[in-house]
Amino acid sequence: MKELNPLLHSQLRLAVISILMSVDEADFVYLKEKTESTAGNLSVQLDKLSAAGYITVTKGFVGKKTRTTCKVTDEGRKAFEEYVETLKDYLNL
Amino acid sequence: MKELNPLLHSQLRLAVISILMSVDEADFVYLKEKTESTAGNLSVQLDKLSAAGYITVTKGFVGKKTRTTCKVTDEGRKAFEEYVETLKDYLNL
DNA sequence: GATTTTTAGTTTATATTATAAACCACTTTA
DNA sequence: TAAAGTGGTTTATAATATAAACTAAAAATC
Repeated sequence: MKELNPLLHSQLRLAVISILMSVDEADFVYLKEKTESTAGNLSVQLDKLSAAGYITVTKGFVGKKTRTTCKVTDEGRKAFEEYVETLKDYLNL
Repeated sequence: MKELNPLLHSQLRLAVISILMSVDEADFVYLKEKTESTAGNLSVQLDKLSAAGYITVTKGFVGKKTRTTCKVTDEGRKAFEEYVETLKDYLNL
């Protein structure tokens, strides 16, 4: 049985990547609402995904307000797809 | 996004349940080999699954040697199937 | 037949991880 | 201009996974 990528095998990080796979770009506030996570937890998990090179995190402005935008990278897509394939074995799919 | 049952969202426990779903009965040694886990880790995780009512653990003998046999319960099957359904949303399946 | 090795585990200590609480800077509103 | 809200980050704590150390009995070896 192959190992499940531990970076993706985490509820919140998986939810984030999952959203980013279908939406291509999402900001911090949107991710927070969609995942129903606390800001602190989300911030930490985004850092980890970013450090792994699975997403990019860009800080910008909308008017005077800051806006943190996240995008999944090619590496992130690849990792997610591999994770899904591995998981299928576990789920007997 | 629904919560992923944390008892099942663990690599080793998921592997164990997954095996038990397809094999209906398996002993400690077999599970240990199949999952490539250490005995200690497996023992702890079997306890948790058992405490949750997801598997039954029966100790018996084969000749003079002890044999610990595990079986998934109906509750375990149900929990696994729910977990799979929830996970499908995350995986976009 | 005593001693070492192996088997089949359990218990306990430790490392890792997830999570939330506390905090910070800036903006808007009263 | 003080109070409240927004958009986060940092840090402390709780939970979890994992392996190391241990136990008891059986099998093999001397």
